[in-house]
Amino acid sequence: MSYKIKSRIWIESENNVLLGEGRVHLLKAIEETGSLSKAAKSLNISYKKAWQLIDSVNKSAKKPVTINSIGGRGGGGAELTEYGKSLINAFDEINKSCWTFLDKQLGKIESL
Amino acid sequence: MSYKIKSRIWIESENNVLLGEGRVHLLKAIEETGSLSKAAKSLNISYKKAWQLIDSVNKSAKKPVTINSIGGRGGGGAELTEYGKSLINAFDEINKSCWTFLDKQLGKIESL
DNA sequence: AATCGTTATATTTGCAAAAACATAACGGTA
DNA sequence: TACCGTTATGTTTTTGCAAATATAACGATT
Repeated sequence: MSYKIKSRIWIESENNVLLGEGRVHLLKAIEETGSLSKAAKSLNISYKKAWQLIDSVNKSAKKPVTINSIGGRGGGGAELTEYGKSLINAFDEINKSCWTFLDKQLGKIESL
Repeated sequence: MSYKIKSRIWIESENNVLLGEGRVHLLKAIEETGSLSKAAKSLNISYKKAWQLIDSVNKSAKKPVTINSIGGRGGGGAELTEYGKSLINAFDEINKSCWTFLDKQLGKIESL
């Protein structure tokens, strides 16, 4: 019976999307699993989609966000760089503070 | 060469979208033209899509946002209620303040 | 050199959302 | 009552995106 203000934020670089909620989820799953294919499985998305997202992230970021390795013991894997870790931390922090900011604005609509 | 934080906000009511940027554009065009069909033309969207949006807005809002009339001199028309006008004003105000809020957060990412 | 699980990439298939098209209903006015 | 531009709604077609499928390349380990 009451209104809610919802929001989505994302970071762009040169008009390309760098980071949004979906990409942050995927990066966190990579951090936990150590591989892109396992991360994709854990999020129920196809490996291809996951790869495209990570490829886009690394192409639009100033510095690498993940390090992907092919072959070798275990077939390879993917891991976050320090830059990648601090990027998702900053994103989460800003996103959360945006929610609380918007919550405070709700009264301006409820009172109409 | 630098990042940007972008955002979209919208208002929901009972898990239905009430107002977003697209719907606000449409409502403003109705206010200017006095009819839904003219508003749709001015935004280059089909009349059907415009009608569906306005129908959804009025169904999820607590009070009517537009008054639509069929037939008569000129065939009919659509106009905003006072509630509708104040709703889009509040939305615009909150949206703008959200942008300036996020602008202030950008340093947390640029400095990484 | 054979194996293995992974990254990387191309091609095809399916589906749902959007667009396009069509038509009915309405109610002042002349 | 015939007309007109609008609201309202159903049906068909198109199209863009997601999913599914297939396959190559890689490199440490045995």
